[in-house]
Amino acid sequence: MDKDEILKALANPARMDILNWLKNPEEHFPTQEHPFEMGVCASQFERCGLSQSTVSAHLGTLHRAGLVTSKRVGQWIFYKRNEETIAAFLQQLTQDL
Amino acid sequence: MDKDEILKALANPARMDILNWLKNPEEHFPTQEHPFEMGVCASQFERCGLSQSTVSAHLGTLHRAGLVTSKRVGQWIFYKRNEETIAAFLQQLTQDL
DNA sequence: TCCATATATCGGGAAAATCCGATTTATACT
DNA sequence: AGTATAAATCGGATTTTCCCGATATATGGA
Repeated sequence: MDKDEILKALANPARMDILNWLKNPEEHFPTQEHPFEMGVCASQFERCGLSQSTVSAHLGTLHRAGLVTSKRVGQWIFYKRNEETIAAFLQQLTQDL
Repeated sequence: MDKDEILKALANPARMDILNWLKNPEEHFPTQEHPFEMGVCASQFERCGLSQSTVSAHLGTLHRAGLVTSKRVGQWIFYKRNEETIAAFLQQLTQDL
């Protein structure tokens, strides 16, 4: 759990949006045809107006920071919030800051 | 209270250090001759190894984000943590994130 | 094997962040 | 007025971030 890396990951509106959208997949990704238990399909995030490669980079940043988990299912990769890391980060920040 | 601006301000090790040092001025700034009730004199932060202009810019960033307050006393400017904003930010982040 | 789809990576351009030394501004003291 | 100290701002070099289109890689199905 690298606090600095997480702070950098959060210090970007697009990535913060992604994390927030993942709190309510049903609401924010109504076009997804896969069940939401698997998570949200990477391509769904292109709805923010950014290109596929940019979205992929943002998801990579969030994943490297430990804020999301990913799981390949066939040709798709599904993302979920990593609530454990998020909670641990908030706890540490509350203590440190 | 601009959450994004605060996150950007926190996403830098030097600025995070400054905020942390301000929690225990007596311990981290033993060379200060002014009473700590006024806060910590700007020049004290040059102990992090950065130049005067760079330290000034970091303090400006923290101040613009509302994370510290400043008060001019004579030719010096003293800085303190802004606990209200810090607490409000933590609360909002815990709710939003 | 060949093609379609999904994602990652590459290469590069634009913008923002970081840092410094030099200068300017503000205050204090003589 | 003249000097000294503290802090902000300027100008510029370097690094990092952000974004894109193009290409590479991975998987699935015909």
